Amino acid sequence: MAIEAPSRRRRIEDVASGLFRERGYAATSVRDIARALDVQGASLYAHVTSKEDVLWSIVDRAAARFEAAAGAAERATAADSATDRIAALVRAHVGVITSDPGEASVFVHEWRALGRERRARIADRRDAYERRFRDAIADGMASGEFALTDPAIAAAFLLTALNGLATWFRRDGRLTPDRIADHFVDLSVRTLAGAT
Amino acid sequence: MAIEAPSRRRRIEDVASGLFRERGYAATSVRDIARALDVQGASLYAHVTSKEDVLWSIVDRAAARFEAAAGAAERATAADSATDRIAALVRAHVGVITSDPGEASVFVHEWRALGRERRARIADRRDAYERRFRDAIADGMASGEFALTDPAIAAAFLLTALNGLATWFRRDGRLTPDRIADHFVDLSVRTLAGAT
DNA sequence: CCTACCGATCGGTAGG
DNA sequence: CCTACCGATCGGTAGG
Repeated sequence: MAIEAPSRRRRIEDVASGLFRERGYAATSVRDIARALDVQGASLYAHVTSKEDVLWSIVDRAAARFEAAAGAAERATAADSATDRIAALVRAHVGVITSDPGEASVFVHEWRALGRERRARIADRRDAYERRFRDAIADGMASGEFALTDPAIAAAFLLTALNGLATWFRRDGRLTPDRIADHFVDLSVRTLAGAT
Repeated sequence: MAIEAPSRRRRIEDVASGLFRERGYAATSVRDIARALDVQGASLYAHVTSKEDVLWSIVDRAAARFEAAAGAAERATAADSATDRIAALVRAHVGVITSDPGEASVFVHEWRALGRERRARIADRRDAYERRFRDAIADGMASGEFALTDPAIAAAFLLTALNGLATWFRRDGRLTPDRIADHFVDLSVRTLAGAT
């Protein structure tokens, strides 16, 4: 079975997320995106209704992928081990980033360019996502698995550390996505673990 | 002795770094900066030669502050404790961010908007700065203070975690800069520490 | 998917 | 620090 060709709309979004990652949304013009696809700027408007609409599609899909991966990670983990739960959440997060670093980077950095309403919706979803980490950290503190700390600070510390990967990851880099995930899981678990 | 009034040029840079932090460099117009200072857009050009020149001043000063703080932290720390050295580097880094989160945020996120030459110079300085962390991590691994890991990965992980503070820190937030520094030092040292 | 075009806004200059 | 203005570029539309 052949791999289905991505739709024109999807190819526009893929090219756009690469450019948005490199230069930022505001510094990327519609004509920059068109040039990368070898068409005229105005031609894109046969497929998209606005530049912000392209940004929204990328951000919304990235958010959905992070949510789905985290949900699956939590369902696959025993409820009684906060360490396992954090490890699974970290591995899922790293997987989403390395499978499409452009999309992930745009989600992390460019969602502020969205209009009021969409920005507010994404802020809520980001908060709900971060809550998974806060809750796992609080549970681990309660069970004695983790050192005592401020769960909100620790979750923000951890998540920004993970998100940094969206900036520096290169497919042709020194380490494979799996090896990077192993390192990130180790570092994350140690960040929280109590003295043994 | 009265506090010296900041120069007009400096006030422009301070307002600009706040706006660049909130919206990004590309999404902030010269007229946005002027409006925040209650003058006409063209009036700014009596004090600055270009928009990029303002960005450069902010980024260059931030870089110098990070470098000075890290240098002082290393000089004040015994050479034989990698743990103490990392703790001092982290505390210095957090101090630079909380003392001027706008400037720090622009340094972290907006340096890509600089022209080729300046961007390359900043990339070098960022690398030299990150090397302080890599070296301290490698020393701690060699002495047995730190768990075995990849120093480049661990340094990137740690520095992006620290830099996240530039995005979410608010002067009127729940925790004082000192308390945040305490948490960040604890989290950072645990991230690296070997099992006791 | 193209050519031709729109009004708005951009960074920046001239001249006072 | 202001008014007046510049050419270039922006996101987007009309009509084919």
